[in-house]
Amino acid sequence: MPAEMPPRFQPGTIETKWYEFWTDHELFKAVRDIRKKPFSIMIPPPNVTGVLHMGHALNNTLQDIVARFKRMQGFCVLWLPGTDHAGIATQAVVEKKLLAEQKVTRNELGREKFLEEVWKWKDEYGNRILNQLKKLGASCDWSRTRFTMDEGLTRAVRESFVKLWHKGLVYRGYRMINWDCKLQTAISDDEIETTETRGHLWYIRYPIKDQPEKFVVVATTRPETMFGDTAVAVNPDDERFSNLVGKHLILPIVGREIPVIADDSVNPEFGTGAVKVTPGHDFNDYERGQRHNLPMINVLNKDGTLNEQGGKYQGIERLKARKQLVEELDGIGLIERVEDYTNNVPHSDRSKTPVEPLLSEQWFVKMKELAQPAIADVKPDEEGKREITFVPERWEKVYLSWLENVRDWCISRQLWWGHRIPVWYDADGNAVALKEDPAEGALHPDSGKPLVRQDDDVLDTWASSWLWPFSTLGWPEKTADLGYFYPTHFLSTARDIIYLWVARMVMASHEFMDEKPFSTVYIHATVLDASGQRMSKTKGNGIDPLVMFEQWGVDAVRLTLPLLTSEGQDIKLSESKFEMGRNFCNKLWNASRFAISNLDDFEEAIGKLSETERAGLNEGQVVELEDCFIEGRFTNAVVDVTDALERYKFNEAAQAMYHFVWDDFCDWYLEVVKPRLYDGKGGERSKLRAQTTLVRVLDGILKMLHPIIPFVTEEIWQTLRPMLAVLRGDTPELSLVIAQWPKASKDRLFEPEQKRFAFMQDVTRAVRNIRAEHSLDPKTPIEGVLSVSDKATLDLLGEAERDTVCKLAGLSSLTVAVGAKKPEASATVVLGNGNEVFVNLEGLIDYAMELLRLEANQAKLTEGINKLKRKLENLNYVERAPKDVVQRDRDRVSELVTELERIEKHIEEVKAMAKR
RNA sequence: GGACGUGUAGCUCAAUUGGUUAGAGCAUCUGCUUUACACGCAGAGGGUCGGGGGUUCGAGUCCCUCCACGUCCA
Repeated sequence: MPAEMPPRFQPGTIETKWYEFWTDHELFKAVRDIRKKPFSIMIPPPNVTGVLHMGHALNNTLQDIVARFKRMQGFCVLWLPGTDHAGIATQAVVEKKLLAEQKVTRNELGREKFLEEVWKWKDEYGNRILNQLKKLGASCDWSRTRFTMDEGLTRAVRESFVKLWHKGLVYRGYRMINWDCKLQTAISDDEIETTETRGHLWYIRYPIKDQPEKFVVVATTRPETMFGDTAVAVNPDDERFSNLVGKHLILPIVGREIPVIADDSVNPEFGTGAVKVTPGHDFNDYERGQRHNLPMINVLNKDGTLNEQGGKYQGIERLKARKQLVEELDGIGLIERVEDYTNNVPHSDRSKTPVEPLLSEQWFVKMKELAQPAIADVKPDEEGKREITFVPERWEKVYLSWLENVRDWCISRQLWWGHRIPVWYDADGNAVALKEDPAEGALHPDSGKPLVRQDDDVLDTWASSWLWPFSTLGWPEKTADLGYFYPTHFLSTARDIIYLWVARMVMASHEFMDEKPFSTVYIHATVLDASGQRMSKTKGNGIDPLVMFEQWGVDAVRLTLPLLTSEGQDIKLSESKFEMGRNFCNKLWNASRFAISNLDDFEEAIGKLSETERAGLNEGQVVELEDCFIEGRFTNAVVDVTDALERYKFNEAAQAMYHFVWDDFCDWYLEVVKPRLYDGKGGERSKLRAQTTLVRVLDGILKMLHPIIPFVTEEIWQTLRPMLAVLRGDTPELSLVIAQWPKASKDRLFEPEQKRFAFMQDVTRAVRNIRAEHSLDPKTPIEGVLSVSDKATLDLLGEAERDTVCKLAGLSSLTVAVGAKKPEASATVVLGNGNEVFVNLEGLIDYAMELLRLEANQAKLTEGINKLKRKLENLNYVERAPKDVVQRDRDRVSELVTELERIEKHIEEVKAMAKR
């Protein structure tokens, strides 16, 4: 027993040990090799402020599985890591820190000083999440780590902006945008989430001009915007108001005269049927305003307080102003009534505060044109083929529906942290976009006037991350990396950034690279808590992967997640689920511990062989049934796992490995092989063949498991490595990371042997069942009799296999014969095919129990037979169903009937015996 | 309102193109300090596949409808 292998797998220290080993030897480094096929994955760059959460853990485990799998298959794998600068989030973090530590605001510090502080922060904390990915075991090429604000990527952003500018695809406009009052920046349509919010619907009386005692009542959820009202609208078909259209109302408090207009867009069912029109603060009203040439009045300051248009409410925050205004209106009798009202209020994804539609000058990207090739890539052609495939497929619908209804993208942000918009203005405000900062005194190329200032705003972070797949490889330079690794192959990401990121990357790739950025988009499951709710900081229901690593081991976490991830289904996760992964790792550990501890004399024994004999063993020559069985089952497992991983069915792959290792290898093979290892069963040569099979199969298992559980497999494999060297007669690879993925060849399925083994399993299980149901002490020696129907079946079990059955089922002897006689006081299992297992229970038998067993069996069989018989009595079925299906049922029914007859015979015999 | 998804054992989930008696893990029950592992071994119980209708020789699987839940979009 190797002293270094304790009886329980202890994950802790080996994780850092092997990770350092891998990186010290640069095993994750993607070295371009013309003889190899490239396989590239671009990590979805986490926010530089980010901390690893379960979603990251899942997503990056899956990417790592793919990366490690492909690497072992012989691809030149590049998994490129990095972070994005997360404009809003990072700026907010640093502002908060400065305020807390230095009591200074960003404006007090000034732009330049503040940015210095942000860079300082980035240098100090920016690698946190990348280090956490290393803990996870991520096999990224760290030498290629990129950051969206680094020099190269900044150049890429400029290049792309200037190119779009020249094509007229980026433009500046005074438009209605979404304004985040807390962060004081514009945000794009895709950064809004509508939240059902409980509020009120206020019915406000707007007096009719020259008829001060008469009113039009309008209903609104946002009374404070009335300072910007420039009309009241009704539906043209609404007879209640037909005589009012064209007349004027007096806007309360303000006193402004506003017209009553008719517009189709007004829903007569809502409120009173008359709505106030505030073109400066509502997307619908903006359009109404344009149709009717209404003035647009802005009533808000950037910070969400009312401006001078609000009169005495100037400077008061919008929600406070709302309250006070309603009180005032009520005081002068202009509130008719108030209803409770729940509506969808747009909130900023970032600050979670209500977003205000606001008119402002911003930069936009025209999207319609860019969207076309991105649509074409994903839409199936006539043959159903696609350039880019979504896995699971249904997400392509989400992607397409967004692109087909895409709106222009507001890319300017009123922030300091980010790529400053590369546009300069002359004194007249003429703009020009430039790749390089202009020299002092440079002139505007068109106006010829000196450029006096740069645009103050920065770009949306997505305007740099949409270039990620190629900017990280050196674009706009035509680098060798781009030539070799691009387009990339696999992208794994969360569904909520299909629009924000995935679609935009495809657009950008076509625009700037003239091809697609990747061929497969894998949308991973969402990790939910045990009750099915999204994990979130505010709810506090998150499970911290780093704590889980500590508690269960990284491998346990890495295995559990894919075990739970069936295609496209979300994961309901609780901490105890990781037990599954931990238990498996421990099982593997102990199986390996057992195997390795039985290899003490392996080297010596191999040394005595001729070179041919050694080579034969190394190639997997097998004699014993169980060796054939496990080699065959292993081949099956390799086929299944390889196929599953190639189709990105992580759950299938994990399940297949799990069951092969646990059921076939541990529960059966190891148990069967024990006597050969330490009881000398079969002699020296047999022992050596068993050891060889152990080494070969364990080696294969560790390779197959390595992509999912890299640490424990490497730890074991390095212990096994010397034996492997002895067997192979060469120097094995330095590490599993670069070992070769197991090959499955059809001539190593051992199907006849698998069948024989299965028969042996059936006999064993039959005896075990009898033993357990008769509550026999495991030590009580009992005799078994196996009655088989013919010579062929008799030959299925050789002497060695009979011994095995005895050992595994605790039999003192097993007699096998065609039509063997049943001992008088015995318990029976009918196996089918005319084979029966008897266990002689002379003096031990509980007839009542035995009767119960047999009758339960009888009932089951009867039910099955009846079902089948009903089917076969149906002429339509017999005539129309495929012949082989019908034949199978016929065979089955006669089989079951035979079994039933035998059971019934035994029932009679037991009854007779019981009477004696 | 629209789109998509989900509903199978107490719980979490599987089940190829429709075709043997619907399978795992956890939990439960019964044994077991068997010299790899109690994070284990052996054995067992547990399901009218959300309801209804239809297509079919045959439906967990296809179609319609209803119910419940979830996500996204408006």
